[in-house]
Amino acid sequence: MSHWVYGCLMSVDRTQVLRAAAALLTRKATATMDEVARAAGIGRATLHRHFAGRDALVRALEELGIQELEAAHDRARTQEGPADEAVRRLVGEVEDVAPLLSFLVTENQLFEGDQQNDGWERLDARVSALFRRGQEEGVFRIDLTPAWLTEAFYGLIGSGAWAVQDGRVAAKDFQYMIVELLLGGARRSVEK
Amino acid sequence: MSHWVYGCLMSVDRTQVLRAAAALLTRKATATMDEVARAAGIGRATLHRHFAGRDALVRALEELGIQELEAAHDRARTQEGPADEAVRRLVGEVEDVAPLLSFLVTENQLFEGDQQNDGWERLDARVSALFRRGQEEGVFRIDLTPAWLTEAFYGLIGSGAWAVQDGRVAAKDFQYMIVELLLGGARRSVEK
DNA sequence: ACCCAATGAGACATCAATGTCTCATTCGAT
DNA sequence: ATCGAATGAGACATTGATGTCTCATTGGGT
Repeated sequence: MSHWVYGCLMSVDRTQVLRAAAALLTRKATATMDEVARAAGIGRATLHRHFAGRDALVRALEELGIQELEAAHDRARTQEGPADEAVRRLVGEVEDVAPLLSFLVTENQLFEGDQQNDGWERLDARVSALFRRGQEEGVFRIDLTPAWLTEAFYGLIGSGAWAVQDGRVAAKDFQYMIVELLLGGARRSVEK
Repeated sequence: MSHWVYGCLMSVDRTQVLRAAAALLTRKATATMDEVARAAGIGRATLHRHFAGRDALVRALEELGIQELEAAHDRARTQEGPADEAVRRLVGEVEDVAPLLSFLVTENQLFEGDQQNDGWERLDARVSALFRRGQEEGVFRIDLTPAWLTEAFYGLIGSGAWAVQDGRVAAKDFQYMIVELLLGGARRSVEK
C-alpha cells in the first residue's frame, strides 16, 4: 500500500537525510525527531539508527554546514583580488547555505559554550582575515573591528535568509542587498 | 533560615519578574519555568499564578518589549531632523532593549505565523517609515528597499547584542558599530 | 492582636518527546 | 530462488517539563 518516491530500501542516503533535516529545521527549529523522519521520508527508528539522538543529528548538520561553508570560501577565493569583491563573491557562494547557517548560529547560542566545534573558529578566522586584509589594503575602514564586521556578516546573512524565506526580499536580490548594505551602507554617498 | 533580599511577601512585582525572566531567557532561551522562577527569586507556583504558562510569560515579555521599543522610538523622535541622525538616536535608545528584542525575534520565528502581536507591525511600520523618509529626503540610497533596511536593522541590533554579551565588542561601542555599519558600510569612502 | 490574602515548598498527574526494542516486510546480493 | 541486511511500523519505558493542587507560613491591613 505504501508508495516509495525513490529508493526505498537498503542503505539510506545519509546526506540526503541531512538535507531534508536542514530544510525542515531551518523553517521550524523545534521540529521533533518524528517530524524530521517524516520530512526525510524514513521511519523514526531508521533515523535513530543513523543518528544516535537529536544532539547527534544537530552535530551532523553542523559538520555539513561547516563543510559547505568552507567549500563556499574556497570557491569564492577570498584571498584573491580586492577584498570588497571577495566579500561579494563570498556572499554569493554562501547563499545556498544561508538558511542552514542561520539555524546553526541560533542553535549554537543555546549551547552554553561547553563543547564548540573547531570548524566555527576556522570559519570565523577566514572571514575575519578577509576583513582584516581589506583594512590593510585600504579598502575597508579601520574604525570597525574585524570581529564586529564578521559578526555583522553572519547577522546580515541570517537576516537575508529569513527575509527571503518570508518573501520580504526577492531571492534574486539576496546577494545584492546584503553586499551593498554590508559594504556601502544605507547612506547615499555623494560620489559614485 | 531563608533570607529575603528585598520584599518577600505580598504582591510580587510583576514587572520585576518580567525583567528577571528577560535577563535569563536572553542568555538561555530554553530556560525552564523553574529556572525562571528561581532567577526571579520566587516560587514556581507563584510564577504560575501570575503567568498561566510559558506561552503567557513569553507574550507578557512581548508586551514589555514592544512597549519599551515604542518608548525608545518616542524618545528618539525618529520623525524629526535628518533621517541618518534619527537612526543614530534610535539605535542608541534601543540599546537597553536589544537583548530582549533579540530573544523575541528568535522566538517569533518559531511561531508559525498563527497569531502575531499587532505591536510588531506597528514597530516595523515605524522603522520602515524612517528609512522611507530618508530615501525621499535624499539621505538614503533608493536601491535598498525599506523592508530590507528594516530587516537589516533588526539583524544588526541582534548581532550587536550578542557580540556585546560574548565580549567580542565593547558595550560602549554598541551604538557606534551598528550605526556606522548600517549607514556607512564597511567600505572606506573616498571623501569624508 | 487578629485575620486573610499571597506566598513557598512540595506532591501529584499529565503530556510530549525521546530512546530502545521487537517483528514482519522488502529488496539487493549471491 | 534463497538468504540476509536494512527498513517501517509500532509497542514500550523513560525522562523532563508542565500545570494543578494542597498546606503550612508569613506579614500587611484593619
